[in-house]
Amino acid sequence: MKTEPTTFSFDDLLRAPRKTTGWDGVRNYQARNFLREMKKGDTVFIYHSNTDPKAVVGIAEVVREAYPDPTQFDPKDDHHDPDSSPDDPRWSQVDVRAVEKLAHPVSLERMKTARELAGMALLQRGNRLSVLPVSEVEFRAVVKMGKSGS
DNA sequence: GCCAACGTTGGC
DNA sequence: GCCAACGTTGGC
Repeated sequence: MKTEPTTFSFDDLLRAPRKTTGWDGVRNYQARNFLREMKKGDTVFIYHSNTDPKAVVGIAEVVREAYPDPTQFDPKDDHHDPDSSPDDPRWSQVDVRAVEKLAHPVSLERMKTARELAGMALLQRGNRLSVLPVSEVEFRAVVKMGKSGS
């Protein structure tokens, strides 16, 4: 899951009550569909975009499966969607809880050099989705880099 | 600041 | 249903 740290960082998640937050504001159908596929207990990476360095910075866990994102119904919210009906909410969110900060953030640059990550969704050309799948192999590889710093 | 790679909107 | 125009994301 991508986030701009100036908006909401992994440290913000660590400081949140119960280290948990509702991952709201996703307004892309593909990304939304990935959210809806998430299961309680699924592990996720938190990735900082639009920062230097861009990197996977921590691990979190899905603690609540997809439910309607309340911000879509809030006219004062940036993510308000006047076309979404409460009877059939268009946008979903999940709740995630911080599990662990990586000792060494794994930079985008670093990930690009790792053979195991050649097919990683995050690294594919032109990908702008804020929620992306990670395979088991990719997950283990990034965690390893995050712990060893190499 | 630029621009590629999208996704969305709206005229037709 | 097509597609041009426009808006956004995010890496560089």
